[in-house]
Amino acid sequence: MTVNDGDGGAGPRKRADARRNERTLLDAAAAVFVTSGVEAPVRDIAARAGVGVATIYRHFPTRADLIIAVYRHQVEACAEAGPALLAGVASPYAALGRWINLFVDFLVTKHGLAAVLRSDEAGFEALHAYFLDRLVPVCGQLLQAAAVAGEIRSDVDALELMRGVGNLCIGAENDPRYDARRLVAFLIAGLRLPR
Amino acid sequence: MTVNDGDGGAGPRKRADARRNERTLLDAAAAVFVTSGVEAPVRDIAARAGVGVATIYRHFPTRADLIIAVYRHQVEACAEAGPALLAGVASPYAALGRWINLFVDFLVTKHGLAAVLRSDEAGFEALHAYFLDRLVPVCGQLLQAAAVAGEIRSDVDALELMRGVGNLCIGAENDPRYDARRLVAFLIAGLRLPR
DNA sequence: CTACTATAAGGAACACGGTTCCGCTTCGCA
DNA sequence: TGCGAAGCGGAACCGTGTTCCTTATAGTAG
Repeated sequence: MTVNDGDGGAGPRKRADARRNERTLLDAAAAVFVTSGVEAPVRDIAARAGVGVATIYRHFPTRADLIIAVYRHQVEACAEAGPALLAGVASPYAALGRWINLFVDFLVTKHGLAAVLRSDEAGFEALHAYFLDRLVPVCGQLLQAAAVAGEIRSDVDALELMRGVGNLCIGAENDPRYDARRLVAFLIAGLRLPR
Repeated sequence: MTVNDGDGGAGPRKRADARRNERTLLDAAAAVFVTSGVEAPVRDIAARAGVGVATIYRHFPTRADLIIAVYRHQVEACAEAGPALLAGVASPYAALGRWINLFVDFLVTKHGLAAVLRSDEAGFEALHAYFLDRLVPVCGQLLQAAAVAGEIRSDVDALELMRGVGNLCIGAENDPRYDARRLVAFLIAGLRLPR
């Protein structure tokens, strides 16, 4: 799943040129993702990095691995923002709303990521797993807090909600007629208990 | 866009074998769509129909044309159900909910249709256009009625809502952990005016 | 019934993107 | 400086959409 990235992993240290190529590839992938989306042809990324295609496969066996590596920092930041919001914002419901907004902003600014996130094609399980492992618990915590506070219904499943929000973000890039944030806000509003 | 299907169109009548093949192709496509989804390989559909691949392209220049032809009846039925529900159900909001359910049921039972409906790849504009032309006005009517009745907010755009609902249906086929209907219900509930 | 022509069919050929394989290069170390 | 192993590049392979060209056939006139 995760690659032996030079220092974090267990095995023997990789060669210097290999580590250098990995950095180069990450930068190239990030750049290409911005312009052509996360489903850009492997050859394009290789060309941008000035390496052969096999080098990509050697470092990132599946596209999911590459995507995860490129966005890991931002996903971590999003995950860590959950508890912080819960602690710092007036009501759990407000914290939930803010956190969901963070997630939506992240998704809609990553061209094609939302689409690939819900793809059921083989090879994306790792992406699925990573996002869900990292974010669903955070979402669950926020949901639970809001439910305990009596602000929303208590039968909402975090996984289901995350998938729904992710789906609503599909195709939201640069289309002025489709405002994913607005729709997500409706969805979250629909969780409120009638009062 | 639409094909000269034997009788409806304007041009001179097509040859008998051509019309026969068109029927055969529609049946084959419908069958293959059920088992392999609407993105099944062209060759599979051709093989099932016992024709060459070029025959498909001759009758249905783009995949969108084929999909439209296969599901036209059901889309029409859905469109016609809108006014009927509005006339026969107690409140406009209830009619809206029922109609949305019809639409969701249609989408989730057509393997991969929701995904392709929102695809931005070239060649699917026709599909987009057909669905939206046919269904958005109906949805708009229901929304307007519910808004006039004071049941929901009045700033909801039909196109946006339809796209949101369609997105929520993506990947809902045979996945017990994801209930598109439930999420759509939350979304619709989120349109209600606070009272 | 036969001959002719426009229409349509079939399948090979092409384009394109993901994936794998193999001979060559370069690193790291003694 | 020499050597083994790790790493590299790009050609080759495979599956799928799309087009082209040759052949077959429906429809019609004689």
